[in-house]
This record gives sequence, structure tokens and C-alpha cells, in this order.
Amino acid sequence: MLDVGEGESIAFAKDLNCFNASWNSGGVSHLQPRFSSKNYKEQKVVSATRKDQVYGILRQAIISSQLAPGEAIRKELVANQLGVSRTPVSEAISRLAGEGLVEIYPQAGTFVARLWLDKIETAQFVRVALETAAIRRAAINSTEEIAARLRDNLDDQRKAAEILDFEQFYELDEALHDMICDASGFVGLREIAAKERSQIDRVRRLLLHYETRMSETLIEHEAIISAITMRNPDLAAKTMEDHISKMGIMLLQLREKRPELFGS
Amino acid sequence: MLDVGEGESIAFAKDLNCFNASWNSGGVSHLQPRFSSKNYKEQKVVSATRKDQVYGILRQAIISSQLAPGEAIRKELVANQLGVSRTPVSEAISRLAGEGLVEIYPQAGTFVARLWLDKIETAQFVRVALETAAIRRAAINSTEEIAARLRDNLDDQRKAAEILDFEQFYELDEALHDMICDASGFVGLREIAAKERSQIDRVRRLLLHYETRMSETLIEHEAIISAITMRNPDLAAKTMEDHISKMGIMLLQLREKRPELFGS
DNA sequence: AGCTAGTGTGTAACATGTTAGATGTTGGAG
DNA sequence: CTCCAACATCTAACATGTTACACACTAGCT
Repeated sequence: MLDVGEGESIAFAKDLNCFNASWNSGGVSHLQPRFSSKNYKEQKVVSATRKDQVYGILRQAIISSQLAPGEAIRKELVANQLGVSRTPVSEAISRLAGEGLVEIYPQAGTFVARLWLDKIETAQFVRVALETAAIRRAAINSTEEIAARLRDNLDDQRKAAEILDFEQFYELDEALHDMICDASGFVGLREIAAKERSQIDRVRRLLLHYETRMSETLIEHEAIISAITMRNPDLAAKTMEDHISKMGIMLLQLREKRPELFGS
Repeated sequence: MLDVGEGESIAFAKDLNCFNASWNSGGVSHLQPRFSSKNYKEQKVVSATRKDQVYGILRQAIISSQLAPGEAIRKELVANQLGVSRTPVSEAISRLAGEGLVEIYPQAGTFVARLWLDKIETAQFVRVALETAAIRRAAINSTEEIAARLRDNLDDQRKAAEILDFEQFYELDEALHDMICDASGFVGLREIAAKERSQIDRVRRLLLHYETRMSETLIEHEAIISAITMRNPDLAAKTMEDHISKMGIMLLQLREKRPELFGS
């Protein structure tokens, strides 16, 4: 038997009903239904099939490191805990495997993907490429309304930093990057960026409580927002690149502290 | 019943055995197995589970527009044609839905994703961002060996262009972009770029036979390769951006000629 | 003792039966 | 004639039984 902790029950709730409330806010849906052939349903909003729900729950648990890298995922157990059959769990995991968030060893076991330094470096590269490109467009498109919302976010960050609310600060940080993607004007860019960022997000989440950079981060965010506000694409891209690149050092710190989370 | 052609059988082969030969070359595998806990299998190379095979077959069929945008995919029919049960087909389609290549209407039907202008524009933006970033690194890293392989590819392109072999030219074009991603030195970047490019690839494949730009494309590729060879990152990025941006016009041409392939 | 073959166990993979929901159709009421 | 409701039909979604495989362990051979 694989010696990954057997007894501890996975920390997400016991049946799908528990999730219906939080569900609507979380899912990343790619399906913008409507089919033209005859009279297909005009406005389908959210599918909420069981497999989609399971997908969302597992994905969230992985990204947030509630399920740690390397941890076993036993399909049957998950199915029982969520009160569904094995089928929707399998389909959800299939999708997660496609995104590189789980590793499947056929006929043997399924595990939360471990962290691989070279994959994370590539993800970092992709992130810089996407977000500097996005912020250039954001700087060009920037309106007073957008600038105001960015400043609001920054104010909230200051408050969170003052009371050392790491979780809140983290969420505001993510929201800021999302807003910049949205401000680029490209539909769906935020979702793509978020997906490519998922490996990095796992690292950041694990680092959250070692994090002592809040005040520096705040300064970097100020620079970013200021560059957007003054509609200076080159400066904006530069500040963003500097900001994102700070991750690298923290990554190596994490590998020293928690080597078991890493692969190879 | 949905009035999408019933009788015409899907143009891919009838059972998995037919594919085993071509299979090994095509699949994009994210699983780089090995688990450390006890003595997990050291060197697993390719899983070749049925669902992975089905995934690869369907994906290829969609990307290559063998299955046209908007076309119905009937799970049971696919299962029969491939000689497998419905389960692996479902799991494969689940994954394809996650990548935005199919649209699922729960309890109603599954369709090859139609083309959405705004999604394609975003994909185009992402492509420019990723590939200009990649080519900068490629230009910096460029060695004589890499340059030689790029020139070989270009020679082959010239030959293909001379005899008007569109398919071959298309494949060499893709290979060139892959080589540039690889030359960036980032592990897995090629796969990420390929995935983000999939919507665009579908368009390009459909445009293949309207394509009259081969000679211009050739000139652009020459410029790109020359910039890499002389290790000029800025110039390389510029030539790449110019090159990729040429897609936009062709896209609008396609929408005029084949509006039924597009959504909304 | 070290190595190999055979056996046991746990897991995912696969097949198939059943249910639910979306759409289309038809018939009857107004 | 129009509208609505009941029903028929089609498909995917879900549940569950079965199979195949990977690994671990053990015993027997060298």
C-alpha cells in the first residue's frame, strides 16, 4: 500500500449540497452554450452537472494546496465523500490531468501533481509574457473608471497589510492581476492567464505564511497602478516584469523548506 | 432530432488497432510519471490507455478540421466506431471540453466547438505574446546547430512551396514555430504554445486551400530565421509579430466564406 | 544469501445498465 | 387558429459491476 496518510479525511465537505452556495462564484466555465441548428436553448448559464462540480471542488482544493502536492487522490473515496458515483469523479480528474494538476498512474494511483522546478520556471516565463503584454494594452486602454477601481483595490491591500491579513492580501493581489487582464480588453484572457498561473499559485499559496514581503509588494503594486494610470505601456510592462520576477527567490526558499512537495 | 448529417461516418478509422501505429508520434502527454513514496515505477513512458488514445484521435480530428466546427459528436457512435465503450469516450470529451475544443450541452448533445471571433482574437494576442517572448530567448540562445536546423526547415519549405504542397508547407510552418519554442530553452513551452494555438490552428487548416500567401510567408520566415541567426532579439520579436499578425485578415475572409463555422 | 517466479491485493480502467433532462410533436381546449 | 400541456424520443449523465494491470510479498530455486 502507498504510505500516504490514510486516515486524515480530505478537508472538503461531505456532499455536493454543501457546495451549491459557494459554487456559483467559483467555477471557470468554458461553455457558452447555444446551438444554432434548430432551436437550441438560448440562454444556458451554468451547467452544474456533477462532474463540473467535482471538477471545481478538486481544482480549488489543489490550487489552494488543501490537497498537498504528491498526496494520493483515491477516486472511490472522493466519490463517497462527495456523495456521487465514481464516474463523475473520473471525468473531473481526467480534465485535471489535462491541465497538469494531477498525475495519473494507470491502474495504480492518482496523485496531486508534485511541483517540478522546470515546469514552474516555464510557467513563470509564460506568466511574464502574458501579463506584460496584457498590461501594455491595459495602459493604453486605461480610463478614469479603471484607474479608480485599481486604486480601490490598492487601498484594500493597504488595510490588509496593516492588520497582517495574509489571506486577504493574497486574494486582493490575485484580483489586481485579474483586473489588469480584463482591462486589456481581450475576452477570456483572464481565464487563460489564471490557468497558466495555476502551478505558480500553488507555490504562492504554500509560501503565504513565510511571506514577509507584503510592504515591498505593496510598493510594486503602487508602481504598476501608477504606470497604468499615466498610460505608459513601456513603464507598466517594466514594473510588471520586475514584480512577477520576485517569485523566483521565494520558490527556492520553498524547495529548501518543503522538499517533499517537489518532483524529480 | 438535430439536423446535423446523420449518415456520413466520421472520417477517422474504425478501431483503435488502426491507430496504434500513428499514435506514438502524435500524443501530447502531460504525465511524466514516477512517484517517490515507496518504489514507484521508475520509467513509465506512455500510458496508452483507451481514453488517452480516444482523446488524441478526437483532438487531432478537431484541430485538423476533419470534424468541422459545429458538427455533432455522438458519444455512442464514436464509441462504436472506435470499438470501445462509452466511458473512455466521455472522459476524453470531458478533457476536450476543458480545452474549449468541444461544447457540451448537458443531456442534449456534444458538438465540435464553433469558432468565436473574440476567442480567436484573444488566442491571437496570446500567441503573439508567447511567441515573441520565446523568440527573444531563442535569439539569445541561438547556436550554429540550431541555426542549421532552422535553415534546413526553410529549405524544405521552399521545396514544398515550389510544388504547391500546401499540407507539407503547413506542417513545416508548425515545425518551425515548435523549434523556436524549443530553442527558448523552456521545458514544456512548446506544448503550452501549441495548446493556446489550437483555435488558430483550426482556422489556418480551414484556410489552407484558399491560402495564396506561401511566397510571402516564406519571406517572413526567412526574416525570422535570419534575426535568430544574427542573435538579435528585438529584431526577431519584431519579425515574429509581423508574421503572426498577418492571420487577422485571413480570419475575416474565412468568416465571409464559411459563416456556418462561426458562433454568435 | 540473493534472485526469480508465482501469488495476492489494491487501484484505476473499462463496459454496460439505468436515470434524468432537453427538445420536438401532437392533440385538445379556448 | 392559437396556445398550452402531455407525451415521445433522443442524448448525455450517472451508477455500478467487472476486468486488467501495477506493485508488493513470499517462497522456492541456485
